[in-house]
Amino acid sequence: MKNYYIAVWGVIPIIAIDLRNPKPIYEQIRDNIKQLIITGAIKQHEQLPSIRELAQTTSINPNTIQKAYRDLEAEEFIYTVTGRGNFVAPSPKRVDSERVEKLYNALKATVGELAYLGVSESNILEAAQNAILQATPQGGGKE
Amino acid sequence: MKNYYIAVWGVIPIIAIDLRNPKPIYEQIRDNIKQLIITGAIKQHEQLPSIRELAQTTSINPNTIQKAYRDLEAEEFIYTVTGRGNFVAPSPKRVDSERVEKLYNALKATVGELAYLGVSESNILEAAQNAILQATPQGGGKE
DNA sequence: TAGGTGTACTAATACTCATAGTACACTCAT
DNA sequence: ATGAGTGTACTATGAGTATTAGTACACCTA
Repeated sequence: MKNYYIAVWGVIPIIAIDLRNPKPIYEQIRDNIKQLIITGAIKQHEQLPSIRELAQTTSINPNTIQKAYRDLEAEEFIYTVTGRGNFVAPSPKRVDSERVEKLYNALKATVGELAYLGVSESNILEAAQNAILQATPQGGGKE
Repeated sequence: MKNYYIAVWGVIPIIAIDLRNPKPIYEQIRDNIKQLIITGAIKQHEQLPSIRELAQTTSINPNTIQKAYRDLEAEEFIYTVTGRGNFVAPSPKRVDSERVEKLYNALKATVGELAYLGVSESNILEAAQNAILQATPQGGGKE
C-alpha cells in the first residue's frame, strides 16, 4: 500500500500526492495544478490529463479528481469542454478584488509569521520577488 | 441565533468569529490570536483570557477554545501555567527551519497567485513590506 | 457506432468539528 | 483549609466533510 504518488503528464511530473498529509487529496491535486499553471509549466489552452486517466495513474477515485477540477474551473484556472476534456484557461484580464483581498490577508499572515520567527526582511522580500518572477512567464496579456 | 461574535480583552477586540466561514472555529481563534501576538497588540508575558471566560463571551464551547490554545502553545506563541492561565510567549530566538520552509512554500503560492491575477510586482512587495513592519514591534531580541 | 470525454447521482465508511457533561489537579487570596 | 478561579483529560453524541465505489447519462470525434 503506497502512500505517495507522482503522476506524470507528458514530461511534467504533474501531481505529488501524500496520503499521510492531513491536507485533503483533492486540495493537494488542485493546488499542485494551480502552481503548474501559475509558473507556466503548463501553457494556455494546453490539455490536462482526463479525470479517468489521472484517477488510474494515481489510484485515486475519479470523484476526488473531479472535485479538484471543479474547484479549478470555479477559480477560472482551467476550462472544461464536455466530451473533450479540461484545458488551461488564459490568465485573467480584470482583477477580482474580493479574491485579491483574501490573498493579501494570507500574505500578511505568512509574512508576519516569518518576520516573527526571525527571518530577515531582505530574505522575505527576496523570496517574494522570486515567486513573482516565476509567475506568468508567458506574458499574461496575450490571448 | 448569531453567526458572528467579537470578544474583547481589555481594550482589544481579540477575536472575530464567523460561523458561516468554512474555516473551523478553533482555527479562526488560533490565527486571530496569532496575529495579535505577531503585531504586538498583546505583549510578552501578558495574560490571555481564560478558556472559560472566552468560551462564555463568545458562546463557543470551552473544548473548542482549549484546542486553539493547545495549538498556540505547540507553536510556542503562548505558554500555559496550570492554575494560573495562558500568557504570551517571548518571540523565539532560534529559527525552526522546517517551519520556515513551510511558510516559504505558502508565501510562494500566495505571491504567485497574486501575480497571476494581475497584481503588480510593486504592489505585492509593498504589501509584504508593510506586514514585516507591523510584525514584532517590541524588538524581538529582548527577554 | 465505439470509445473517449465530463457530469450527476446514490451509498457506505472513516474522519473531523463542535458541543455537552463530568472529573481532577493546580494556584491564589482569604 | 476553603473556595473560586485556572488548565487538563476524558466520554459521548450529532453534524458535516473526505474518500471510495458503483452506476448512469450526455457529449464529442474518428
